[in-house]
Amino acid sequence: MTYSKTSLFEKELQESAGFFKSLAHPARLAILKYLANTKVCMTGDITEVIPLSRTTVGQHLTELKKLNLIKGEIKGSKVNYCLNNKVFGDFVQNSVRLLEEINSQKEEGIC
Amino acid sequence: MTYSKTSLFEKELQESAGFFKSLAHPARLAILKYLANTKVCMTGDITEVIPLSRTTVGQHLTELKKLNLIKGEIKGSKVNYCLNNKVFGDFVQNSVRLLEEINSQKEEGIC
DNA sequence: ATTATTTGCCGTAATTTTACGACATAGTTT
DNA sequence: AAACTATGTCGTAAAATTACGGCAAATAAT
Repeated sequence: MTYSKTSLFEKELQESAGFFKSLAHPARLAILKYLANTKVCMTGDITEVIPLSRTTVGQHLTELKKLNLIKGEIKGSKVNYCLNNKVFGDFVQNSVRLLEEINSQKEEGIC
Repeated sequence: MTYSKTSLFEKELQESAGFFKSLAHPARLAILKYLANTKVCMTGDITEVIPLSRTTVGQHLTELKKLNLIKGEIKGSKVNYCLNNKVFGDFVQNSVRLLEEINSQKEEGIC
């Protein structure tokens, strides 16, 4: 096939779509929620809270790292993770603006 | 393999993840934006604005219909689509609340 | 030094998503 | 009736996602 025509759309839509994609799995939302509460933790801690294997959790972490939503700091043989508030906040701001823009149409459609 | 462990997570996370998934493609965001502006239009109109084939646009519409984010009304041989403000608004409200909850942690993490 | 812990990397497999063409069908026009 | 328009449905194929297990490497503990 041809594939991935996402690049044909406006940059704003591409970025928001990418952000939403990273939020499109309950495991990743659970990870973000957990990190928001615990401030810092290592991969193992996260694995204990998420009902998935270590490998799969690691994959979801990679997905979140791809957009810099989380930060990781190597500490000996462990890795400490935490939310990247700046990046996450910016994404939230832009994406919520888009959603509110769509949602601002108050009057009901004809159908 | 085993597959789809999304059901192991809290309902709230499942629902928000589902909503984000439906927003995870620029084409679908473009469709929603278009519908918000034009109030009503038929599939053909959308296809002209989206750089994808009619079949693919139809598939994205089906994806949006799955969560009732849009409504379709048959009018002769045409189908008029419009946003389902009620459903869309509820999803936005719940999901934005979740994002704000994660984002509310103002102090920077340790790493 | 040996063992345990923590993580990284690789491979694999099922499932889902993305994308399209081809054909069918139901109205609309002429 | 014939031609056109709008949409639905089916099949297919590539690519991405989801989910694991296995093994290696590096640090920490005994």
